[in-house]
Amino acid sequence: MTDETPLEHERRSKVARWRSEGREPYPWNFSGRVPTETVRVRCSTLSSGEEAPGETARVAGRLRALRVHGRTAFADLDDLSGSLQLLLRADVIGEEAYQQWVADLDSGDMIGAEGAPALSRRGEPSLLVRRLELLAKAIAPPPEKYHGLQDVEERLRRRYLDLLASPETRQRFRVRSLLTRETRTFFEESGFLEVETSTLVPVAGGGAARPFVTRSGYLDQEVQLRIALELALKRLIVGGLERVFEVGKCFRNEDLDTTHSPEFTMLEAYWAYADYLDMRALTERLYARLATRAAALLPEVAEAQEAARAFAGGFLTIDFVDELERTSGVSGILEKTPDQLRELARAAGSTVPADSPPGVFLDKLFEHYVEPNLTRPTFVMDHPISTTPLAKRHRRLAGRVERFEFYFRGFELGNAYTELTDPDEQERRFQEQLEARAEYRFVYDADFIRALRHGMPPTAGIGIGMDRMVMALTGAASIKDVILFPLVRTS
RNA sequence: GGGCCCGUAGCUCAGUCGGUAGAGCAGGCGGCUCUUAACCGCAAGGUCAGGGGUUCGAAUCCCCUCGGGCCCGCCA
Repeated sequence: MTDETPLEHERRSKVARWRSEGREPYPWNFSGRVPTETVRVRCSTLSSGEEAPGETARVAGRLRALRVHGRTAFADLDDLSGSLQLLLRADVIGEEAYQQWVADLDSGDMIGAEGAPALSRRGEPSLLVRRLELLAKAIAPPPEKYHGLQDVEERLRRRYLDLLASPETRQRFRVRSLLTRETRTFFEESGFLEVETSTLVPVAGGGAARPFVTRSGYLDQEVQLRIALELALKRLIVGGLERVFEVGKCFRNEDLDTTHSPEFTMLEAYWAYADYLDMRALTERLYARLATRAAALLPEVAEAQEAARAFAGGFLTIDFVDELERTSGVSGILEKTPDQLRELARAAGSTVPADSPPGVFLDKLFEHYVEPNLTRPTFVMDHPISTTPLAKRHRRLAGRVERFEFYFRGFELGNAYTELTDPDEQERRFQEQLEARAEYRFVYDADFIRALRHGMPPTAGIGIGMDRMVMALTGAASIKDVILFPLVRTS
């Protein structure tokens, strides 16, 4: 180990000493442990300086701090349930054992302890230790104990350090897990079947993003990583599965910013015989439930509490065209020619290519004039048809589709529509996209058209970005804060 | 892709006008039986991201490279 620091050298020599004494610094198990929380609860009925007579508890975790006062020492032990003070006394564990432990323990070590629940004289819940066990020697030291790991790059590249130093990070990812489970439960209770479709596909469709491209050696042909779940799940609706949902990774070969990650988790659900208004009602119930759950799990996080209040109050509903015309001061937006829309988009600061399809300009205008203001939960309804090639035309409003997107805190959380089920119209819409600029092309999926020709029932579909959902409900500022190992350049 | 900012000990950070590297934590040694960012004393710890330049002298000024952050653009 030529790159070993003096500090690591010191800790390694402790490992060597343990081995030479016939003790194992990396043992195999530690049985019978309870969460430190159990001991804390037990201590709540003791008075200061009192120990629970004749009781024994075993706890295990990471040593965060060690405060040695001659023949008494205080150690802080962290486990997933929280933290507990260990009380080490020479007169309890014996002078020799005491001196050895005090000399051998370092912050970061994994240890197990057995002893009696006790309250220190200062009233701190503690375990008066009778036996200690080293469960793993930490050669490398943990991050600084008070400030923790501040360097953003290190937090992302070495998430284990972020997790072990920051209870907030641990809690955020536990909440993510629980919200994902809650979402699954919600859709299952609503009669949806969870499925898993393929991540590797011949051609990635269902959106307008650049895919990751790789190769199958077995097939000797190019394969792509999916960018959406849509076309696969709609085939399942054609096949008669009626209500399906999938939670899975999608991949888009684009830049990373605070709300976009090249690898992200998408939920999509398809509901046969329903329309987008049914789906809107379902969405409202889902978010009210999730926000309540997140707020209960994060009582001290102001953003989580705000989100719960906001979603409990229901969504605002606005019309895409009305709102855009109101905020931009431009009327008759649907009657504008592509050239006029391009000029309006340019005036609003967009630099998208001039030969983009008109729907792109409308999206840009909306993003510029409306999106930043959508801080409360808001449904945006009934988009212009040119923005949305996979949605069914509106049953009443000319030039529109039956679609809603929903927003919170100024960013999009999801997107839903009454699905386009007419195979010939779908074919025409794909064709229109094909005529547009190459990089905005929807993939022409001929087999998907063929599936529609067999008859797809009226269906509502929705896509929800799970990472953004967790951001919105936990108050995370960046999508990287809710992805355990976001893609970063290798150093 | 454009603009701005950042990179100093394992970690958290100072470093003035260009004058030859500082503190706290962690670790070592010594002291201490109720601390909780424990405390007190002593000693140790550096490729100042990397490379080049200016200069008698560069952590400091200039250029390039690498990595990161924020904003904008792009990607529904």
